[in-house]
Amino acid sequence: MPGPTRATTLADVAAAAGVSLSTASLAFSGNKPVSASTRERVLAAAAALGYAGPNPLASNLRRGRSGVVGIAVGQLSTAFRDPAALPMLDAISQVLGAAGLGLLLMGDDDEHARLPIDAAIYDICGRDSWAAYDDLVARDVPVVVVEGPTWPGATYVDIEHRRGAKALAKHLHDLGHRRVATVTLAASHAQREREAGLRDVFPDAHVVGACASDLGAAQALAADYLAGDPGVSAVVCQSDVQAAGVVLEARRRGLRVPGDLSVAGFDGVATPWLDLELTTVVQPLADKGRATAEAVLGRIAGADVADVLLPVRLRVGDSTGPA
Amino acid sequence: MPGPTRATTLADVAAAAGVSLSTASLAFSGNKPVSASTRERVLAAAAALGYAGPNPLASNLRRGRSGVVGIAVGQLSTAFRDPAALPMLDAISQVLGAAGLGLLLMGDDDEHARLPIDAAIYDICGRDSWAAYDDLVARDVPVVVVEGPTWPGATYVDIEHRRGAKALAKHLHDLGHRRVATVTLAASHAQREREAGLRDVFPDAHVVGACASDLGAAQALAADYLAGDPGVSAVVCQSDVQAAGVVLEARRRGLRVPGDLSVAGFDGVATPWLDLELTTVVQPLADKGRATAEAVLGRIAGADVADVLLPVRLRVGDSTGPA
DNA sequence: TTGTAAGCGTTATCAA
DNA sequence: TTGATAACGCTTACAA
Repeated sequence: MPGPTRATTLADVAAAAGVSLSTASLAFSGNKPVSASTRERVLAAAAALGYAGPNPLASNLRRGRSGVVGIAVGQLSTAFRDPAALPMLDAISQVLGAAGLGLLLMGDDDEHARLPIDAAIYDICGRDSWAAYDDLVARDVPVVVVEGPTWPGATYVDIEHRRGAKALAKHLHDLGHRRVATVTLAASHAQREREAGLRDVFPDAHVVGACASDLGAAQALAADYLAGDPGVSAVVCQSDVQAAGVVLEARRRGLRVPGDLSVAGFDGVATPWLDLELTTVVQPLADKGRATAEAVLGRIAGADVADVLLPVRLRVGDSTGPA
Repeated sequence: MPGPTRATTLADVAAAAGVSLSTASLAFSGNKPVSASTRERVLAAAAALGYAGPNPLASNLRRGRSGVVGIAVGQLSTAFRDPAALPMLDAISQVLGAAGLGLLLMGDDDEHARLPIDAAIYDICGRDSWAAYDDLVARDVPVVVVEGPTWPGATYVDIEHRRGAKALAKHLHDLGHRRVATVTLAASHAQREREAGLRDVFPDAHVVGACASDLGAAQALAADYLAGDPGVSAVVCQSDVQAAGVVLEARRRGLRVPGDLSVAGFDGVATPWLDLELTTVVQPLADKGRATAEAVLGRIAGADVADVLLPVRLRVGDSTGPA
């Protein structure tokens, strides 16, 4: 009865193929030319021994890379419930995947700093602090921050929050609106910038309250607010999902949108549960993801990577009208 | 001018602290007792040298573990757009995180099989095949399959698709419905089971078509179908999101739900964009996630892990009524 | 094109 | 409680 068999290693394969360890390594990695016949022999030996390729743990140590990029998104169900997060995540995953890199989910509370990552992305969290940041710096792990706070040494990918918010506010002002309210996100860099843009036009804009980019939450917030007959003619939301919640709640109370109340969003995502098109600030979600992933690749390669600021544009839909 | 300085290692710390390499290792890992004073000295030396703790790459090789669990979810934006996926993902991430394990996203197309993972979860994909599976088996990576096809050697976590679907069908039959249609998911184990449950009661149920668990997609499907005046009194969907799409489309066409058309879903998630409560089959999403994560932990520990079958229950809401 | 040899930075075994 | 030493399995100069 054979004891617990040691796993097959590249050395075993090399021996079976009658070549040296380094040649066997080259046959798998292709990092240097190997004669076709030799490679055949190595691969055949590997197949015969049931060898599934170089142990990634060993190869990682040797190369000093894990092939994994961490992404901090806060609580998963919160982050991914927002449809704006997904096209971006897709783009990141696609670009990194093409480069052979995997994506590791990091909570922002946790101990994942102990896991080996080649770089980290801080995104979606909508927070100003990240416990793991100092650890990453100490480990020399490059960090790319998306719409986040400014930390020394990180690379930034951002969008024109303030300009977009201001353009939207102007649109409402042009329509004759003078008293507007806003539903905000959690305190964060993005929220502050957008609020600044809104106040460039409506210095007195009233804050309804803050909630996540979640339809039910926005609806609940709107329910309380609208019940008080607040006397505003427009509500500016910080996401399309929030805006959808406000529209649904306004209608439930018998208000016509935009006849009695104009509602605007942010992001430019599809809102199939509404039968109108939201007036919103469209941001280039996939571009943002690609830019983020490319910044990551650059930083891993040791390059100097410039910060990125992406443009947004106002899309006028059917949810806003004359005051 | 100092050259490119080699990174500080545990050996450097040990030397600076005047202890042996193994003692320094113990001071960090706590795997064996170390006197308090010695540990102090080691930690102080580490701080002085800017040492951020043992290199995880080296530690991984030595221990033969990466501390990472892969999760295959197909295309990210598709998988995560389904609200049913999120509570489950949260639970997985929480249980694994508590055990110090990270979660690596694996597309089902990609080369992530080369990344070092201690176990893999196959979930949400709604597919029958997975290119990476053979690789994982060859590497002896344990696999936990959620609602998926049966592969030799994997551990299964599943729910009572068929029983739930049948209970729902009975409910409709009791209400007098005789001609029903169903919106299906992609061909998959879950879909086949649920369809079987439906056909236990309605052998002739008509298939409207298949789509992802996506509101817009279901709405489009329903638009075509309802335009043809199909003469059914109930539509059974395979997710609550699909059901919401059908409800919205039915109303758009002037049909009352459930007066003119009964609509049922599956999952039991919140549907804030509807003002009625769906009749649905509630599945224990968080339990499913926890069971999955615990199966993963068991398999990593080398234990024999039993398959898990979780119960579902019918929840009668306001979206179904007499035929 | 192939072989030799030197690590990569830990952790675990064993003895002191 | 601490210390010496041997792996873990691979990649890459360098030499042939």
